[in-house]
Amino acid sequence: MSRILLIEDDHAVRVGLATALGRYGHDVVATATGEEGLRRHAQDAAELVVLDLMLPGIDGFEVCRRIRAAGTVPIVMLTARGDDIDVVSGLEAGADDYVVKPVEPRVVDARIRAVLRRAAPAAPGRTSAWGDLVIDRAAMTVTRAGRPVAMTPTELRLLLELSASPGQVLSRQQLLRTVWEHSYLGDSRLVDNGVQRLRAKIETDPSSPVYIQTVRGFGYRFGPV
Amino acid sequence: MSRILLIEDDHAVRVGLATALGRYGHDVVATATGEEGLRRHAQDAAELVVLDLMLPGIDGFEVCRRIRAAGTVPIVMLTARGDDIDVVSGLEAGADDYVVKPVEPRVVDARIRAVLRRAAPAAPGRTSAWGDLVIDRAAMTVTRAGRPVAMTPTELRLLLELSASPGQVLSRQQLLRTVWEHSYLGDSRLVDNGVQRLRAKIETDPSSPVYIQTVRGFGYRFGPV
DNA sequence: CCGTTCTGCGACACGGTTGCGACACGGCGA
DNA sequence: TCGCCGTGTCGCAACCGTGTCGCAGAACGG
Repeated sequence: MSRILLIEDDHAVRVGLATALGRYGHDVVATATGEEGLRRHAQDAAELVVLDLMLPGIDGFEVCRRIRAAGTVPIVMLTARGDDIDVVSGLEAGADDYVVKPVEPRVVDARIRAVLRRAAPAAPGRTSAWGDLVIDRAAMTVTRAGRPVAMTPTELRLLLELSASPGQVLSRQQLLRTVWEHSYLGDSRLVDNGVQRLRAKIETDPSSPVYIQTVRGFGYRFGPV
Repeated sequence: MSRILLIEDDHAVRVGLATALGRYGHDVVATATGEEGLRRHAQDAAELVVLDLMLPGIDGFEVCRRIRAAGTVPIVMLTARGDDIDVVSGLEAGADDYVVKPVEPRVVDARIRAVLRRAAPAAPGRTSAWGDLVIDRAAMTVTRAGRPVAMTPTELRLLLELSASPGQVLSRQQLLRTVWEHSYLGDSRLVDNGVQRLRAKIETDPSSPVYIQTVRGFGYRFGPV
């Protein structure tokens, strides 16, 4: 069901839990130390981490914090029986749930499913990608080749408007109305200027634009070539 | 990282994208037709579906609708270049995101991660952790670097509201409605002020905030850029 | 090939938006 | 009743965004 990283130093527990979770349909990678676990996680992040607190070397809290710092992967902790100090500290370190030892694979599996279920839904916003240009309408961010592009409000509105009708020519008047909310009828260099500023940010070579094409006499058209 | 179902009839694209996504750490199941994809999805639901629009037999729209009807799995669509009809219809059929062909594996991977990241948190789980900031929704407590942060009711509501939609921009109006339960339409500095007070408590350096970003002209955004 | 029109682009100053400190009001507890 | 804490409001200052202007160069038509 899910790719799980298990970090547990006790050999018997590690092997037993790993095989059991495997039988429950999970894809388990098991490591014996925090260092090894962090390394594995860094190169191929799991969807959920099952983490023992008592570890040689880097202890569970530290591992937890580091994984938390790196992303939002859910973490299920394994703690010694009834040790509520562990529990509190664990939750503070960013664990999502904990299971008290001795572990019952069935219980761990139930917790894992519960945590994953909790983490599952929520409505994602809508983003779009054009070539290496990514527009995230929910976060109001634009990235090019993986790098974030700082956008001003007007530039962003203009880009959103253009990209909402890809391949279609939008006249200056249309853009003026929708982006600037002006109802000018006379000519204005506003749109030209806006497009120029936008190009300067998203085009590799503004003199031969890839994303925003000039259609002489009519307006502008968005669309990767 | 995640179990992904890829539905794409073009052999070259399918194989290329599948192997590339595999290298990026995803667990890819690839099918050539909508029927096959739906069958696979029914017997073992993926965490995310990458779906081509142009398919023989059942087309992408229909597949999209059926997957949507069956659950809340995020869907990333692959559409022909600049075909805005595709894009609009795709979003209407329930796609969360779309990428314009020709596809760049890196871009598709980025989109997948973005969609999953957005889909992941926000659930009303007990605690959520962002860097060294831990928000416990059950206990209504906030700790930073292990130390409890004293919060006033309004500040806490604001923080909960913002952190409930991480990575998403929330407008002042939205926040005014949800946090203050006002239905102002005129402008008000209430939200600005609330954010400022909140930042003073949770940000190390309020002048360069880490958790709550100002998105000029749009509102505020919680979480990673 | 030349002239006209349209567009790209840099410069600059104005205005809006935001951050931030200060203050006043009101509710709750002592 | 008094005092404190939380919160709404106001005003100021700074910064950033943006509208405007002018010129040069490209594109297009004759």
